[in-house]
Amino acid sequence: MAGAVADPVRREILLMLRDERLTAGQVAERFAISRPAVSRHLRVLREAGLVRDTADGRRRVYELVTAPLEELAGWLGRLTAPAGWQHHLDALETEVHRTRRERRAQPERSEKPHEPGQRAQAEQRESA
Amino acid sequence: MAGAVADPVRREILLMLRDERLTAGQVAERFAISRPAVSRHLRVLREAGLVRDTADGRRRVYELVTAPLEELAGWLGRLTAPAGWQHHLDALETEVHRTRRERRAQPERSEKPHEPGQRAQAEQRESA
DNA sequence: CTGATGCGTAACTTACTGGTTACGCTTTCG
DNA sequence: CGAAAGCGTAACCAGTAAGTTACGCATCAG
Repeated sequence: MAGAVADPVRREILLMLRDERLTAGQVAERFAISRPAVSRHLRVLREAGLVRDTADGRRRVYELVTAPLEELAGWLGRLTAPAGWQHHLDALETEVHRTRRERRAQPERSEKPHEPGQRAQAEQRESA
Repeated sequence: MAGAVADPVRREILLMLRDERLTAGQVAERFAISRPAVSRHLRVLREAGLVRDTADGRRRVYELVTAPLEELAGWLGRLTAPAGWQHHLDALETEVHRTRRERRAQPERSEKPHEPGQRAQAEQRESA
């Protein structure tokens, strides 16, 4: 999802769609890039669930779907509203130094694992 | 900025940094990918202004900077809190049909231009 | 029916991004 | 001082994503 929002063209499209339902052609008119390119941007947004399209005769009308953005908003909220703030500014300072000594003795990591699991090159790219 | 947040690894890093200051090495330990790769992710985040690093002897401590995320939050807010909502669901419906007839007569577009300016392949990619 | 219009897809090119290994620099430790 | 630790950068490779042109299909108008 976040990937869909990363592209400036797509952000612009979403903004345009914020208060107007538009056909594919109307969207394309507003950009310098070719219509097929826009068409694909729309497809990405559609697959990300950020827009919904409705066939209307020989044209296709797109409209914004705000719901999925809540998820992003949630993530953002978790970040901007930190758990403890003053906390580590001094507390962790010492932990860093302590760790530094420990490491030499035991190559294992004694920190909080923060559940990283196994993440590698496969699984990285996110489509939606 | 939004581009920096698009990568899942970077999102994870930001999350980790949410309540701990961490050294580059500590961050790298939590991922399966190589340290240089993480180092570059950190650089991207740094250039995006999302983290700040402090040299501490031979190690480098990273900390989160929440401020720039407000901007993204703002954009998100504009999207999730539409101007008129019920409005166009019926009002614009007719406009679309009206436009459709007009187009034949005058190839110009009579819609709101939404200030698209000139956007093309140069300028697309956003680094920060 | 025939031509024009509106969209989407296919095929292809190009550029960037992310990963890896190799290396260099600075700081710490014995 | 010399070895190792901690980071970052350089060089390189692979995959992806965005753009373009060409084309196909459906719908609407004459």
